[in-house]
This record gives sequence, C-alpha cells and structure tokens, in this order.
Amino acid sequence: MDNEANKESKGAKRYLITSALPYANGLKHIGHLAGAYLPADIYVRYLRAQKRDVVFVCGSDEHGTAIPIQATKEGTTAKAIIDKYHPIIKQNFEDLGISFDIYHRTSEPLHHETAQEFFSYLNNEGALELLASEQYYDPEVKTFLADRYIKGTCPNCGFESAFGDQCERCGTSLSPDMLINPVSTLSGKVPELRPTQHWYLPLNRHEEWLREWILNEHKSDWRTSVIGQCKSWIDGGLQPRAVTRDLDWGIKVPLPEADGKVLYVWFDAPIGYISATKQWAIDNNKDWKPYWYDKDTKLVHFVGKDNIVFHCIIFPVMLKLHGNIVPQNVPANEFMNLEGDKMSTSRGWSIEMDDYINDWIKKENGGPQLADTLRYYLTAIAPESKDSEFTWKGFQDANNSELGNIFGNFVNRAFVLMHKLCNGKVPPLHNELLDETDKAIIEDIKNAKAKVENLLEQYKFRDAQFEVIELSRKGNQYMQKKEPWIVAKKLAEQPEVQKQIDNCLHLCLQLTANLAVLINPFLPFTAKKMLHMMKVVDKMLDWENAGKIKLLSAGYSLRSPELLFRKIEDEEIKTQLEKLKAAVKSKEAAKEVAAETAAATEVQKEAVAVKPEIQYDDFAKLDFRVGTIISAEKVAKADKLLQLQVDLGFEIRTIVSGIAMHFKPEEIVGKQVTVVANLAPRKMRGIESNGMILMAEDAAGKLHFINPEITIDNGASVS
RNA sequence: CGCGAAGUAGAGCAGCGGUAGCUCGUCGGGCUCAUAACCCGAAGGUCAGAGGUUCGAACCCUCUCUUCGCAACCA
Repeated sequence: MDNEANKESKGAKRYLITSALPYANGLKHIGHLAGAYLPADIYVRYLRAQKRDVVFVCGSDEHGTAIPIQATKEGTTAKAIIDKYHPIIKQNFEDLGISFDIYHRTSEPLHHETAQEFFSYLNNEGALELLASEQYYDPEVKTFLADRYIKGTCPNCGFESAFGDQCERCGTSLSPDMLINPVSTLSGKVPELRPTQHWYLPLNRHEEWLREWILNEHKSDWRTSVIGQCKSWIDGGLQPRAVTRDLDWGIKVPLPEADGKVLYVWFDAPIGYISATKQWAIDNNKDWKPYWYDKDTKLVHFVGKDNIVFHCIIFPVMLKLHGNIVPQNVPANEFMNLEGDKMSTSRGWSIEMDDYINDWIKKENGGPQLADTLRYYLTAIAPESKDSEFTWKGFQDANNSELGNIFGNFVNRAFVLMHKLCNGKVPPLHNELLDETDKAIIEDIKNAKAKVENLLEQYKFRDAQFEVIELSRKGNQYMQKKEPWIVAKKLAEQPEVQKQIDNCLHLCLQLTANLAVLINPFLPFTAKKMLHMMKVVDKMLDWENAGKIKLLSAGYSLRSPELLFRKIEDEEIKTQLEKLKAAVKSKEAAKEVAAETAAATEVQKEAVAVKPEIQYDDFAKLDFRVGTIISAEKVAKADKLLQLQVDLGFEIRTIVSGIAMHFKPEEIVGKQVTVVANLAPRKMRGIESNGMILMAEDAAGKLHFINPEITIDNGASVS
C-alpha cells in the first residue's frame, strides 16, 4: 500500500489539485473548510515543498437556481449577490492560509466560453441526447421550476410537504411529476406542465468503464466511503442526466435553437476547474493544456461527501468524452458536527469562517497563529472516515495542550536554553560523545519524515499531523533525559561537560528546524514564525530538508524566542458558546417574525382581494333585515355555535351562528343585528338555522356585529 | 412508520479475526530550562445486551435495546 502510494505519486509529472467550488450565495463555515479546503491546502503545500509541479485551483460557483431566487426574495439581483460574496469568501480563505494558485469565478467570460466549448464538443461528438419532456412551469413567476421548488404530497407515504426531488419524511427519491397536488413554492400557485426539450448526458452508456475504473482499479486506494457510494449509484442504474435548463441565469447554451436555455449548474461548475486553470496559465505565462490532457498529470478533487458522485461519476464521464484526463483520487470527507448538533447556517448553529477570523485572528491578541490553531484542530478532528465533532472545549484543549504545551513549549525551551547555556548560538555537535539517547532521537527525526510523507500520500492528514506533534513530544522526552540545566551546574568544576550540553541543544535545535519543515504544510504561519526565530530563509522549508540534522550551522546566532501559541482562556470559550446560543435564538426570532409577517401579508391579501364582480340583480336577490336577539344559548358539543332567537318584527327566527368564541350568550341578548333573511334553511348540529347574522372581522380576527347606528324597528329592510 | 449513522476507560476518538490502544482529564512521583509548563508512573473498560459462526470476536452473522440525524445547502 505504502509502496503503491509512493509509486503513484512519484510517477506524476505534475499535479492539479481542486477544492469544491463554493456557492457564492452566503458565507462558508468551518465544516466546509475542514472538508474540502484545508486538506487540499495541506496536500498542496506538501507537494510544493517537494518542488513538484502543482496547481491548486478553486473559485466561486455563481450559477444555479438558488442565486436568482434568493435575489428575488431579497429584492436585489443575482449579480449583486455573487459580487457581494465572492470577494468575502476569497478573502476568508486567504486569511486562513488556504493557498489557491487561483480563486476564479464562473461568471467570468473565460469560463462561459470554456463551458460552451465543452458543451459544443460533446454535442458535436454525439455524446449528448436531445429529449423532449414536460416540466412544471409557474406562470405567475414566468419560470420553469427547479425540482425542489415544487412541493406536494408524497405518493409513497402521503407526506404533504414533500419536495420535488425527495420526500423528507420517507426519503424516497421523487421527480416533480410524481407529486400529488404539486404547488410552486415561489408563488404558492399550482404549476402547469409545459413541453420543453433538453440535452442529456447519457450516463448509462458509460457504466462499463466506470465499473472497471472505480470498483476495480481504485478499489484499494480510494476511501471506502467513496467506493461504497459510487457502487450504490452504479448498481442502482445510471440514468441520462439533463445538461440544460429553462432559466435565464447561467451560461447560454451555444445553439441557435436553444434560446432561453442555460447549462445546468452541475455541468458548468466543474468545468470551472478548467477555466480557472486557463486563467492561471494566462496570468503566469504557462500552458494549461498538459494539466488537463497529459496522462502524467495527477488530478485530485477534494470534496465533501455530498459531492462524491459528481466527482467520481458524472464529471469523469464528461472529462473522458471531452478527451481529458480523469481524477486519480477523490478524497471525500464526511461531515463535521458542532457541539452535538449538525452545522446549519440557517439555524445559526455554525461557525462561519468570517466570524472566526473576526473573533480570533483579527483580535488584538490574535494574529495568524490563531489561524493555525483552527487549522490544527480541524485537521486533528478531520472527518476522514466518519462524521466528527467540533467543540470549543476541544479546540481550547488542542491549542493549549498539544500546540502550546507540547510543540510550542518545546521550541521555546530549546531556544531559551540555547541562549542561557550556549551564548545564543547553535552549539557544535561533538560526534565522539553521541550516546544511545542521542542516536535514538536522530533516528526519530529521520523516521518522522518518512511517516508523515507516507500518511500524506495516502491522504491521512489527521495521522500525519499527529506524527509531527509526536516528534516534538519525543523532543521533550529527550531533553528531560539529558537535563542540560542540571549538567550546567557542574560546569564550574568540570568545564568539559559543556560538550554534553552542546550536543543536547544542537540536536534539540535541529529537531526544531525539522519541526518547522514538517509542520509547514499544516501550520504555515507557525513555520514562518519559526524561520524568523532561526534567522533562516524560506528555502529551509523544502521537504528534502526534513530528516536531516544539519539544517542549522554551528556557530550561527539565533533570535530570542517568541511564543508560538498563546493560551486560550476559559472566558474566551464561554463567550463563543454564548454567542452560538445567541445566534440560534436570534435566527429563531427572525424566523418567527418572518412567518408572522408572511401570515399577516396573507391575511391582507385575502382582505384586499375582492370577489368577482356581480350584477345589481344578483345583489337584489338578497334580503337583509334588522332584527333583535331575544335569546342566546350555547349549542351542545359545538365550540363555536350559538343558537339564537331573533325577532324580525314579522316573526321570530331560530338562527345558529358561529360566534361562540367571540361572545358570551348573555352579553348579546337585546342586541340589534343585520340578518340575511332569505337564506335557505340549513341544519347545524341538528338545529335548523333560518338565516345568517352579518359580522365583520377585524385584523386580529375578532368579530363585530353590523348593526344600525340607533335602534330601529325590527324587520326594517337593508339595502 | 421508514431510511441513515452510531453505541470501546470521566470526555473525545483509534482499532474491524489473534493477549484492549491514543489524546485530554484524574491521582501519585520527578524536574524546575520552559507558556502553572515538561518527564515518569498509576488508577479507570466483562469493547450497549443476548444468541450464533470460529481453535479464537470489540471486530463476522442474527435479534434486542439505546442515542443521534433525516434542517439547510447541494454538483
């Protein structure tokens, strides 16, 4: 396995690494970071340190139906939304040290051209199918509806709010036409079916090679969860997948007969990797083609588990049809929970990258070391094989204990002792005095490189990072065994013990230099800071230097140490926990307000909406009379009904009225009211009602009688 | 109801057929160069329960119990 991994990577001439393109419709949280961006960045930094030819691309995904719809809701434009979020997300990544070579965007003309070319190529090759179908259309919003914007009753379990793509209750996969009583969630109206035609990618034609490629060739080097999900997809039968949609937001289908159609976002988005590579090549005066066409290029997609089939099945099919290379691996991560619950932006239960940056990195006692703290903890709990959990307490522990006490403190001890016992210079190494303990730590340094390297090649970032901390732990143990501060007490009488001190600190400093090289892919800001303390240039971080004990020359004077990591106090953790709870509450409140507003608007609409016009004759048919309530009693077994006797002057009527929730029987006796006198009799709860009392309903839903200003004769007619 | 995930030391996790392991925490000791840090040692688990397969099971199979999720987003 180890050999295979090495062979695989050493055979590659160049690397193309991608992270899933984030949707530019809102801020991204640390779960996204841990899943697709941080591991990719670690991998890329490692490759760069090895001087391999590597390009790391990403960018904003700015198409897709959610963006224009959200824009409509917010009363702004789709363009405004992506222009707002693209730069923020880009900056967030930069602040956290995610070192994309380019962070492109799919709204760029270059991307539009690239995607259109891709489509045309496939279409000309006969790789696509044109199929006619009927799709739901909302005449009010004048748009075809995306599956999840249609709700209706699930044909399987009867759940009334099933989405057009899936029932949230029974989990059945649906298509909109399966829904009973479909309703557009945009307008609330019943959508109508309209004929349309679309281009499809017939995945079913490619089952054979996909099976061979994924389930056979990659069965041992891809993650089990990835293989499992692909297998269940393939076994479930691959279906043709629509490549185009009837929308106006997106990339125009480059055919004259396709007016009003755009490429489906899933088709254009991954092509964003290609257009980003092109733009990078232009900016850097390079040729982009080998990265996508040469089989010596190793393509790796870093994604979250929700993205597996797109990167393992659909996009590879597209690439293959287009003559490109396919990915060598798709190391997908599972999800990261937060304090016992799933992360959810809408519920406020998440830590957005932007928030973390403002609360920690940009604080006065913050700085880039806090970016590294987050990187460290997210990697330490990375959901590589199953969902994991972020807790603020865990974050604090990881920082204070592993980073501060073990790693940071070791570096600090080495420097302080060197300044105290070796005049601030790297002491010489006296080979003749090396003992077993010294040899063991030298061995540990060498082994650490191999361990980290092997784990990284297998995308085991969590374990790889652990090995680096483990090396600093060994450093602490070594120092404790050697006790140079004790040896120093003998100096006055035995000056020759200085050599023992020299050896110990020489090795501790070499170990420190190794730590900088090894930690660099994980914690780049820390590595930088260590370079500064050691007064060496960036070049020392080259991976080939790892495992060596000649990184610092004897006699070289080093700077005074600075603490690599500050402690995180309980107070700070408490603040974050409270903030989290407060965020949930405010979101809940906002939702209630929104719901109330929506309800109120609904009522208003109803109130405003006037019934269809009628003619005078229709009105003349109604016979309104004034009458007086002479008795009232509750109807048994009916919450809302009162049985009334109303004196209409010429007769006394029994009328059953649904006003019990608003009036007590005794308080309405004697009231004058307006009655519809010629309404056909109707039985309610076994009592025949002969007429109706007119009522007006106020905004609060309270009923009020309609009656003459002053008491007049019973039986008077109203018109 | 159904689907999915999971139940291993106080907490968080690894192990997935061959004598139960890591980090943090706790307790005891050492050291005092260091960010009240570091080093050594110890306690603490019948690996949810019950059956079964096997020479042997935390790991495979069956059943039971319990917990969590099924919100958003989605390529």
